[in-house]
Amino acid sequence: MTVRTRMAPSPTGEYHIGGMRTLLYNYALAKKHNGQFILRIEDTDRERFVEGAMERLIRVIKDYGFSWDEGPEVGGPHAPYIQSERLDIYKKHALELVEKGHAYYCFCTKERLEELRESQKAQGKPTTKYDKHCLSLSKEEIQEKLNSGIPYVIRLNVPENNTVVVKDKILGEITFPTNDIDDQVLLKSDGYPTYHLAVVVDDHLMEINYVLRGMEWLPSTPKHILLYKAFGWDLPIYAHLPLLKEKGGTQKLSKRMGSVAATEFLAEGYLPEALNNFLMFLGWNPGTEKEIYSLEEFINDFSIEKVGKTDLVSFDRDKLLWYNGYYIRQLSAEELFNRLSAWSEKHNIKLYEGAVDNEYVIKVTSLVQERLKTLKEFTEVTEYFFREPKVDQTLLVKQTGSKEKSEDILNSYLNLYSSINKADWTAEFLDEKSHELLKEKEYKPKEAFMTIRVAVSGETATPPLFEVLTLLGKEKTLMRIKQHLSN
RNA sequence: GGCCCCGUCGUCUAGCGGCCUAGGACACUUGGUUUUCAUCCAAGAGAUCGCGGGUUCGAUUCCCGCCGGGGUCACCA
Repeated sequence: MTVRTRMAPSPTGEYHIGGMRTLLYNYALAKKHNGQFILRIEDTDRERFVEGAMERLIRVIKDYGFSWDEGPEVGGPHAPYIQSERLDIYKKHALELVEKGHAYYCFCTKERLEELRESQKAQGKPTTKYDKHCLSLSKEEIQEKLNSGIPYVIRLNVPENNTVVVKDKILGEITFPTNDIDDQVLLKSDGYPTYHLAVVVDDHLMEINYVLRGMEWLPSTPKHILLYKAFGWDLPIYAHLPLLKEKGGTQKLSKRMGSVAATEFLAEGYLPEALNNFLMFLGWNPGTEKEIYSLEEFINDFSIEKVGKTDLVSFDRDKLLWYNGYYIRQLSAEELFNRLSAWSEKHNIKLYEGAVDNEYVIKVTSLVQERLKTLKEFTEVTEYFFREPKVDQTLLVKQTGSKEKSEDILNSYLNLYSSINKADWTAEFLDEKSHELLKEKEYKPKEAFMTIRVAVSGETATPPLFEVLTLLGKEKTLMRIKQHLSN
């Protein structure tokens, strides 16, 4: 059996990072078994539809490094893959169910439904349900209402006093009494299907045999199973994934704690491979101590059996940061530079001031690489390489404790560096000479080098000093030191 | 509230009856490398396995109850 999985997002806003995790698992499962991964757009809610959301959705999925075997843009044997283009299919199937007696027309107004719910609540019923009022309508009555154009929906006729067993690959067998299941609307009055009808019909037609989705869908799975049975179709294999929560709390991912949209993480300078690696472990783990995973390795090692049952998984932003730093460090300076360039262009963020050649930027990149946790940090960490730094005089003096001492050090090193030929201006040579002077003048390494560091960069934390001076060049180094001398 | 799911270091988890005086990673602390920061290396601290009953020679692992957390109860997905 060919494994076919899908991700079916709704174009109602920005794609959530949790959705990307679900997509990743679906993708990996299909690829592991040389099956197909399908992308389907579930745009059946016209009220929540957001213009351009579908395009952005497709964009971000690609940006994370995924592709689909069937779906929008690429097509496939079961096209179209956009639900709003499949309306006749859903209607036909809804009618088929009516024909078979598994569904029925309902002409109840929203007002009546509202009143019904109110009265059920007033009666202290634990849960509100549709009362099957329209199920008792005769064929003639239905036809009459249909003819006079009264709006209708089609509801699933849930059998009473029965049970539905959900066989979940992760959770095991879960039994739901049918009496707890509402007669779900399948076809809305605007002719669009509800999610429940659309998923089942499409998943069947598109031959999806593994459904991996978030835990929030578990309670509606019995409805879907009822539908499969009503149609006489084979069930897919279900697996409900743990939900994501903010670390430390019990609440869902929150904007207040940071990004939640998949695209925001990219804009903040996270690498797709780091993001994906992080996402892999949100509910799954290989059972070994391996934790660095490429997408290929994940595809190889992934299995539903290894997905945990924990209902809430913490989205640990610190760990994400660690992964990102790790992946940044793995890149060569050139690769990192290319990533940086592409990223700044895409997100319209200026990496540095002024016009310099790439050669220089690559050298800067290599110096700060192991200090970077996100691409975004590049700019603030490298400012002094691209423009004259603003040096806080208090900070400068603080390195020695007295203005005289600071000036003495700066003077000594100014003289030393002035005497060094441009040809000898290398980190090794500067290091050697600087230490010689240190001995001669009996400066403490820390106060001497920190003074120069601050004078030249305005920062107390930089890459190794002589590397910085080398990159800056003789002229700039002398100029920056000179600025702090009174005469 | 009804129904359903879940419950191991701060966090993500390993564990599928004895290998556990509970392992790894992130975060944290300390030490080493070092002129700073970061990296890297080493060490350390951190979990009476939610609680209470069983079952068993033996329970983190199996069963029940309780408590706690979560999900869901729409013509939204």
